[in-house]
Amino acid sequence: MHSNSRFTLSDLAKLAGVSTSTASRALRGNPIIKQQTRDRVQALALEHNFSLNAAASRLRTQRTHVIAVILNLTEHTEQSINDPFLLKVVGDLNQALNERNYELLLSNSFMAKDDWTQYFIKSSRADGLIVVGQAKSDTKMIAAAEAGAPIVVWGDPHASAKYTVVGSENRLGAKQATEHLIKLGHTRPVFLGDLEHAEMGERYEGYREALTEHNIPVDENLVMSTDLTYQAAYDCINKSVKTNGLTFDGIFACSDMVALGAMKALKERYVNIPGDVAIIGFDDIPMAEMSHPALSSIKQNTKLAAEIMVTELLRQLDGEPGESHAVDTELKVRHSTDPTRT
Amino acid sequence: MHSNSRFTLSDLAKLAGVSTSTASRALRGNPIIKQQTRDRVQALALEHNFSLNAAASRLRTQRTHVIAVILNLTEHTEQSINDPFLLKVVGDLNQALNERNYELLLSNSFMAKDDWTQYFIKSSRADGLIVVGQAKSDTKMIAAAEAGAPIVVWGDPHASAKYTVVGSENRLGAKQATEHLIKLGHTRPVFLGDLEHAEMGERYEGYREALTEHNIPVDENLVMSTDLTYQAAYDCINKSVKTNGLTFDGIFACSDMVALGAMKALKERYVNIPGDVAIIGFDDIPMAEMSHPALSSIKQNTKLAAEIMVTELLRQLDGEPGESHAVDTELKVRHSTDPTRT
DNA sequence: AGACTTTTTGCAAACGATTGCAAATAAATT
DNA sequence: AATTTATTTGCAATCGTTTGCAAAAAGTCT
Repeated sequence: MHSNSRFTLSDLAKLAGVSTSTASRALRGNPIIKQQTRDRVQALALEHNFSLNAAASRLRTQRTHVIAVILNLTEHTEQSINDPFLLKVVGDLNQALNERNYELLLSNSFMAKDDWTQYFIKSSRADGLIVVGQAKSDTKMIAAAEAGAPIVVWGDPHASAKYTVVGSENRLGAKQATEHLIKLGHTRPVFLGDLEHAEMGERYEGYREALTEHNIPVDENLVMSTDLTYQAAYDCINKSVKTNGLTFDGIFACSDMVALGAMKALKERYVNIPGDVAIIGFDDIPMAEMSHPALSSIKQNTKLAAEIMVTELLRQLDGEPGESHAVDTELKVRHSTDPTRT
Repeated sequence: MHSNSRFTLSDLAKLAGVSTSTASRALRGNPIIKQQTRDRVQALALEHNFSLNAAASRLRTQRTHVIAVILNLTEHTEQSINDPFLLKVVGDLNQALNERNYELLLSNSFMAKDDWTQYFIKSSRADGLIVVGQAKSDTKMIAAAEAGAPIVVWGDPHASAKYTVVGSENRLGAKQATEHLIKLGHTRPVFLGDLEHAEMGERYEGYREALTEHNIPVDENLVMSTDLTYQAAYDCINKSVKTNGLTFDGIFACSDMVALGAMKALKERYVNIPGDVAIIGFDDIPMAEMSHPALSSIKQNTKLAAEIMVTELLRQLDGEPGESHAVDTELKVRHSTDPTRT
């Protein structure tokens, strides 16, 4: 039977027989307060399941201990909320933030007001911003960074550094993937993705690098552009095979969703995978190992990346300058490229 | 060049030549303020990109306009963060909340302090709770509800009503699925899932109902228990077929992840789907139509459900009593049960 | 015991919005 | 013109913490 009205710090203080100021300091473990008093107050707080009023505390300290995570989605495309990869990142961020005693306010670029700095930071809703997905335009991110908002973006870490970026070694990962195809004897691999997208552009570079290093000329006909969705990729490969026949013997897809779409199109035409065409994706979403054949992929280490993003952000909160980071990727070989695997 | 120090309501008021109280009321569109003044203040606010300090506002009004969404995960199981279904629900909730001008504070049962009411509500972090996943134990939910916290849970809507629950018509959906199998001539369908889980129990009931209504005796050997993960389901079906052979001609799986695991096990043994064994899942995650063969499923209308959950929660915030709701499911027929479909 | 440190506590002023109530202004009525 | 009524605004208290500074208590040293 809890008492109905709120149980405030001053109530707690009264119980402990000290002033609210002492109680406040005691709770925070301020060494200026005698150890004995600290213990007593903290015990009492625990016993009565007391917790500070966050609103009051935030007002007074001008710190919220909240980070806004903004899913940056492109207007019309459906990559969106359904992309398991983006959501995985959110999950990992949640974990990383909680471990540092921060909370996660979830938002997305459709919903959030335009001026992120004003809405989130200046209005004391959050202390900093983490943006997931660089998408195609980064004007809002630049604006936020220029207005002095602590901000970290998931994206291409080698892009211009107007703000702090954390992301995978996209170029190297793509190179790794393409080389994998080449080594298995697939000398005409398709690049399937969206070149306008910053991270995907990097992956394209990696693809080219791998080819040229192995003395394979880049055939522009094998560079296929598609939206980053399952359906778009399916349509793209479907159409290509229908009109031109099988002009390739491998596919490096910019994301697993895209790879799976391509795979479906091929399976419907009874193309043997990996015999006739080997496929490798990017992201290593859980679905990858469930598909049949299981999809090879380049794994992005989102857990590590999330931790780095949080570390970087907190550093900015302490006034230190931000620094971009690239996280290594890992090749996951499965049946879709190598028939000896499951 | 924004001014550095904070731009507060009283600054805005000064600009408009009124008192802060008038400015406050004007911003909120209070009709007690002359229309003309309201317009002027609002225009000025827009022009200077002003927004209220949330912390101060929350402290004063004791309302946060934030809802905490708690992912309720079971200790060891890996259903967890990776389950695309749970994350889809979060996405839909985010949308629904934002439309009503509420924000979403993401949390999960591992991270959140034990006393949800105290931590989220009494401490002014959020106005209400939405819990995703009833899991196996609901003590925390009951505690929160009894402490008077506004709370809505995603789960089995026909379960005991200590708190408001919104969820799918699990029994009917399962019945629909099982009947679908029966009508296609599969008279020995497996029930594959986890009976301890509230929602899954309901689905089991639906499975039984369908069988008995079609005069098919329930064979306990066909009721297989497994954790709700891809891997566990794979192992389960694998083992069953290995030790007992193909004792069934259909599978109703409690979730798509489970169905996909089962499907993989069967494909590896060259069982024809849907010829020898037809498979249908539950949830209709995006992956369902990507699998090969595409997976039939019972679609849960998460978008609608999310809207109902939010509506119910806001109603509770207005002091009205909560009411549980069941949302209809929809049968999605694909190739894994019907060879005439893609 | 008195003077001087050092430790430990409490007073009171913020933080920035909201709101009951009273005051000022304008409009309507006698 | 004086009074009443309706409209529009402002004063000042309040929400619950935190924190600079001063006061009180305890401990040291002549």
